[in-house]
Amino acid sequence: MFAEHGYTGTSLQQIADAAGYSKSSVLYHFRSKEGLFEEALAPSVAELEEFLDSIVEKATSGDSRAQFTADFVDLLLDHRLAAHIIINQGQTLSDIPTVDRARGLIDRIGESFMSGLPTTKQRIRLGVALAGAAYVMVASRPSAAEIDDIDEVREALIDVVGELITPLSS
Amino acid sequence: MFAEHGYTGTSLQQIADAAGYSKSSVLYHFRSKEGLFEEALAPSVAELEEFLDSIVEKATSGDSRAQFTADFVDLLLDHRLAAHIIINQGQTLSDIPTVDRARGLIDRIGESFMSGLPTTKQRIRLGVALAGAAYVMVASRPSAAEIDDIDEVREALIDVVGELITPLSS
DNA sequence: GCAGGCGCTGACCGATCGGTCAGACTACCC
DNA sequence: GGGTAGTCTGACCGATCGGTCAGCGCCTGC
Repeated sequence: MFAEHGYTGTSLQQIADAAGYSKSSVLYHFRSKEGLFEEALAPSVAELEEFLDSIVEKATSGDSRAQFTADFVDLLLDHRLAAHIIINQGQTLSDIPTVDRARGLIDRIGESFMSGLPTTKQRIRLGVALAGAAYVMVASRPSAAEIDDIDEVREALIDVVGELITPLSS
Repeated sequence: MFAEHGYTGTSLQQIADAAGYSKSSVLYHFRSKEGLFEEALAPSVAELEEFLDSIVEKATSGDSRAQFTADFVDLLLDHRLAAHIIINQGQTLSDIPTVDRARGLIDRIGESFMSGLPTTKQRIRLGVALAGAAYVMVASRPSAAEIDDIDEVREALIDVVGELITPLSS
């Protein structure tokens, strides 16, 4: 619901109704709206962090870039709602700790691929790849019937993301 | 403000305060919050529509694709706030006519570049190009100091967008 | 000089926001 | 059977939401 209608556009009442409980019950299980939001986001952010740690290990080996691309696309697909929220609503929600942490992690992705000072062109390519992939995953028009051809989407994403980030090393 | 904090995240009171007027005065000039939002978005959407009409004319000539890319990136840069809103908040605001119209126009861009049934890969590439470009324009971290190197950003965007959409015709 | 319209405002409206709290209900342990 | 802990809820809170309205001052045309 946060991904679909935005954080501010989703009320606790709507969440409670969708869950079949009262608003009070929602606030019994979660300390606040922001707390609920953070708990919903935390697992995805944690996995992203874990992913990044494993990246720096493999960064030395040469052919790891193709593997990285596939892993990264899979991570995005697994956590596409969280990715959508962080990418699209990230700057809006910059005062929420978990979101800030996630945005910091995304910055780390950039750093790990750009030795020294990144050029504008490099930053643009990486930004287009990340944001574009995140957008395409969730905002692709038929929000329902996208699960069928998910393998096709995965393949296309790996292709285009790989194309966009590969020249970064040169 | 709508681009920065989202439509639902921006109140009429905040708008009035930023403008140095009272909330009543804002609602004197605009019939409602949604009316203000639509009026703010309308010029950009109209220009996008105009751009699309000129595209189909030039579609016959061969080397128009490079020109299209440059023109399109310029259009995005000129209307980057509106583009950011439509791309990032489009699905959230799907009941607002102007937004719906804009999303329809974006679909037309896709159609004009894909004869017959578009493949998933083509759709993905176009989506990544559009969404990625729109994101990178506005959400690039230092929201203030991005105006200096705007030519550099423009160049990089033309490059990457051109690369993403060019193979679509083949 | 005065009548009328325009820009603007504070007071106010009902609805909804996120959040608190006392109590009801159930289930389990002694 | 009598506490006790956990779950859930309706009533309620102050604040804020988008929006209405009567009326204010001011400028302009006659």
